[in-house]
Amino acid sequence: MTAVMWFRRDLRIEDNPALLTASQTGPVVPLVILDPGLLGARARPRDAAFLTAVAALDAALGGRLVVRSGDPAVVVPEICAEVRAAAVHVSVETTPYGARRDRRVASLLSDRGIAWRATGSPYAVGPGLVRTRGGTPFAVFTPFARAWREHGAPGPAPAPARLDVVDGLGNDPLPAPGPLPGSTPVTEDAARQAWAHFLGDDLASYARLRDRPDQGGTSRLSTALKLGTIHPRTLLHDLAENGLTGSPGGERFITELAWREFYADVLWHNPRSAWHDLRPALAAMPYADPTNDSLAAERFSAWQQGRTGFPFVDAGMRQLLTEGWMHNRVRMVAASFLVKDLHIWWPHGARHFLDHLTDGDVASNSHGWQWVAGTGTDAAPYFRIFNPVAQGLKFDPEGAYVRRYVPELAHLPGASAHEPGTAANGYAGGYPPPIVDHAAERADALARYAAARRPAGETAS
DNA sequence: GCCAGCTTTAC
DNA sequence: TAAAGCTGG
Repeated sequence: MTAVMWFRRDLRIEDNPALLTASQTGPVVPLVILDPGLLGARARPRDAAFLTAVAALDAALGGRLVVRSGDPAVVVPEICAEVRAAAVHVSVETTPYGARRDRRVASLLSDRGIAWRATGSPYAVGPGLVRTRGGTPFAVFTPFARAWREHGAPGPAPAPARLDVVDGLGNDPLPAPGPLPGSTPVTEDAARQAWAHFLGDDLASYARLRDRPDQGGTSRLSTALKLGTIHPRTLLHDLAENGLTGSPGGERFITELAWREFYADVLWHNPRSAWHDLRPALAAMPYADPTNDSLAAERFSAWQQGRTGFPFVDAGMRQLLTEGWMHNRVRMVAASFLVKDLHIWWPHGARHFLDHLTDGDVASNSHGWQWVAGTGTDAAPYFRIFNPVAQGLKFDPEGAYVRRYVPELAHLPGASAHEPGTAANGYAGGYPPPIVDHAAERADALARYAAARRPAGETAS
């Protein structure tokens, strides 16, 4: 019997349980759908990365990948009728849009007597599987991570013994991917190579250097993990296989994977948290609204363009625009600046990140933002506010990261690139002065939080 | 219901 | 060193 293998966030051949299962039932029709609901109207780096990964998958399948454009609820039943498929195989999708789409498609297939077979997920442990003793979802990372590790992950799926790919089906044109900025590995081959290189090289110093945006010691696998050109199960397996599980770098890397799994789990249990506060504690927070207030709009635009006058923030925002990627430390600082210094609600920033990151992933992105904003899972006191200059001095001590992305500061030596205001010629390159006073905005942020916490109707004392 | 402890800090 | 909140055992 012919089976359709519908690839979504698992654009790989190796360690792909859904593909393996499909291959064991007979001939396989590999399918990718260009869903207008997911591909942006504008050319986004994320879409370019997706199309690049699709083209590579097609090549790996000998040019026999079937690519169709349209609403999956139309396309999937159509192709099933065309090839007389008995089943559609997928990896489980747990994001709000994906889960809703899959329920709809599975139900349409069921009406036609076609089986829906979901095997595996984009995670080492499927969202929803790790629970507290009481059966409730975890709300704090550390206990989740402990339970997640105790749960354990299955080993990698073996390669299909025989993959009989159906030939000669019609294709919709695969759009040429837009230019892919930066050097993030995207395809299955590139991801495997980057991972092998990371294992043998930067992992050893990862625990020490992962927070240093000037050093580039991270794995750069976020985009490949997002697209499923590599699977976290493969990574965990390789770490163990190479005796690196207990090493400082290995442990730290596993923790980072656990964060990805944690946020997927949180989103699975709280689909609304993709674009709304997870916890209502700050529902009364008075934000500046860039859609409705010209000063907020101006500041939001300066933040987006990397022209806030805070070098570390601006370097990150420009790295985002030029490379479609930003170092994680700088994501936190730039996010904190938008929320705590400009008092703008986190979804505005999350949307901008998602529009420009090649690794843009709703679960990690939105919950990372909520962690910063104090509306998310982490109950740690929300009065922690990043100092954008101190963060720069600490994590880019030589100023190299700032000079790389902010040419107007390239003439400032060493750490002075972080403080153009203290150098006689600091603004000679045309760099803008700070758009706000951090100390004043910090105090304002604390006042706004205090106001949000006061019961309605009560006035300030 | 008690209480230890909380990725990423601040001054 | 503090700690304006909350989770998990």
